[in-house]
Amino acid sequence: MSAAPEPRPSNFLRDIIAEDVESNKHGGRVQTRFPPEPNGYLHIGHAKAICLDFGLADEFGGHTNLRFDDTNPEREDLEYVESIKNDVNWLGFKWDGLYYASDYFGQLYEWAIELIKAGKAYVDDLTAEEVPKYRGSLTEPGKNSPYRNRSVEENLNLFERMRAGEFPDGSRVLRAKIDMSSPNLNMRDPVMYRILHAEHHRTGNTWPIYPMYDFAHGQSDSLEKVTHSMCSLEFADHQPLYNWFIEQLGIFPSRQIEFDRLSLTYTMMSKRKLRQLVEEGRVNGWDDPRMPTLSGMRRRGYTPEAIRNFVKAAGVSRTNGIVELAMLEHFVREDLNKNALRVMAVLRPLKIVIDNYPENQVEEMDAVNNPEDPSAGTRKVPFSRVLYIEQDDFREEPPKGYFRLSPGREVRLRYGYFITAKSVVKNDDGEVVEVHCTYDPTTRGGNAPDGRKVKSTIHWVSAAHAIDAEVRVYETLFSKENPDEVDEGGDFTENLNPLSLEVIANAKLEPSLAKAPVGGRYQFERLGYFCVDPDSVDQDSKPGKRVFNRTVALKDTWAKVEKKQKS
RNA sequence: UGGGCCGUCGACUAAUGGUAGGUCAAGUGCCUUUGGAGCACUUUGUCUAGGUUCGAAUCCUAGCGGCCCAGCCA
Repeated sequence: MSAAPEPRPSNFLRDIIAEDVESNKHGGRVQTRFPPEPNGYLHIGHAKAICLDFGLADEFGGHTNLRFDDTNPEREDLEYVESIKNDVNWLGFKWDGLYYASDYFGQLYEWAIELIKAGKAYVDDLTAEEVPKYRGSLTEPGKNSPYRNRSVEENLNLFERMRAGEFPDGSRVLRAKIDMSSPNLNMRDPVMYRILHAEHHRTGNTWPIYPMYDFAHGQSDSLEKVTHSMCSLEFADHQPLYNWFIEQLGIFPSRQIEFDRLSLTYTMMSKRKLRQLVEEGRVNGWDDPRMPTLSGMRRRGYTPEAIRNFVKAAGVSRTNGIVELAMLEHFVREDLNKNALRVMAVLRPLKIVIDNYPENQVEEMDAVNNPEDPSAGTRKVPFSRVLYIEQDDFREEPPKGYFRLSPGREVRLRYGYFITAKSVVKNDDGEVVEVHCTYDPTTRGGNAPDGRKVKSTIHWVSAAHAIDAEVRVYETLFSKENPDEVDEGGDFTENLNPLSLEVIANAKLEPSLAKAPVGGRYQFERLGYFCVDPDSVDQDSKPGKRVFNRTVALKDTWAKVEKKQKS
């Protein structure tokens, strides 16, 4: 038997790494890192970086560190580092080393002094307002700061006093002496250190000065002997600076490689704006199931496997594309279809009375737990005279192409009997509140001995045995493909979808769900995938009451047909 | 109008000078005790104009279009 054709390395990152391994660069060693700033929760965009950093290293027998880029104490918090660790683990990855940029503050400080001594860095007294003026513009070169040519001794003295905490915030900075006329703004004497009398979540008050990203990231990579430092495209302009510090310091030459961020339709990926949604109460926290955060998706019922498959399928390049949300949902359905247990649940109950079914009889019907997985077995579902079906599954006047229950029409109750609608009971508003049916006792289990067919099978629950549940049905958080697309002077919050959350308070579930664990994922037959929300544990006052989140709806061909008929 | 990066089906992504392929979406049919799933089939693409070459999505030139950069954020 011949082996399957060798799959070609399928993206440019893998090609670069494969080439380096091939040429025995760094002895064939591969070391990567995932470097989040702990200033928010991880989102699906980070999942791409995580899959790349960990996945590629793993493919080449390499290692991956988790490193917190905690150089700005004002926005960072321990809550975020804990959530990040949790999310990386949940996604299915294990880091080799766990580091913090703040671990390197001492070393970074020494390196800054080294650069000062070499005449490559200087203390600048320009104010925060003056610095940008001296920097020039996109089209005009900058000009040197009047403090640029201070002596090494003066710079050393000033920098040591900065470190000692003698100066107020913002009064001075340490800058690299490079080239104020460089076409790359990042090379116009970039700031290396700023004065910040702020308490750091790990180093406390030991440092009144903090290194900037550019003076911390490359060196941190270098200290960890990172061979391939992958980051997103907007850092491409920083690469010359990344290399400059490494070269001036003569340290391990980590290499930065940029790739495109993941963008999704109907999804906001800016951490700043996500934080705004949380702080303004537009959503119920970072883990609101409508959020694109990993914690939100976890709560929504997305699986790590589905997210990984999606990220892999979406691929990586250097273009600025937007992936359709439908693609993510496809991989969520694909995974859940294989693994989620099937159950029957009625979201909007309509009472059905089977007039010719014995009053006090209860039958236990056999139901398949997962048609995709015979090993999942079967379960018993109670059947009785009074049932609930979905309101959508009955129409007094059925439109063309409608196969479900309507007066005189016979349909199959899943795992039950064939029933025929006979009459309806209406309320004062003329709404159908009860449907009276008859059943054919010879069709138990769903087959007619005479071989007659029905066009539709609908789900149901026994009214006497059903348990109550609250079901939260989600739509996209934003009603525009691009949430940032707003009119002049507008704000992205205008694009928030007012229908993104619908709470159904009185859904009816088959009794087996009474013991569904928090986080448990199910397919409600014909409706979609749902999972048990953590809020269910607060239901002590109402034993058996559950809260479910709709993860994603099933593909609905009838809905599509109906929509088309309307238009 | 400085510099950097990038333009392949509706979306994402392969093809590394030699058959433009895959996934999602869309559509058609089959099947079905979920109008689910599955199976089969179909539609649509190399930004434009030149050039090099036996041969160009790929290399060159010019244009056009998009994204990023002027934080003491990352």
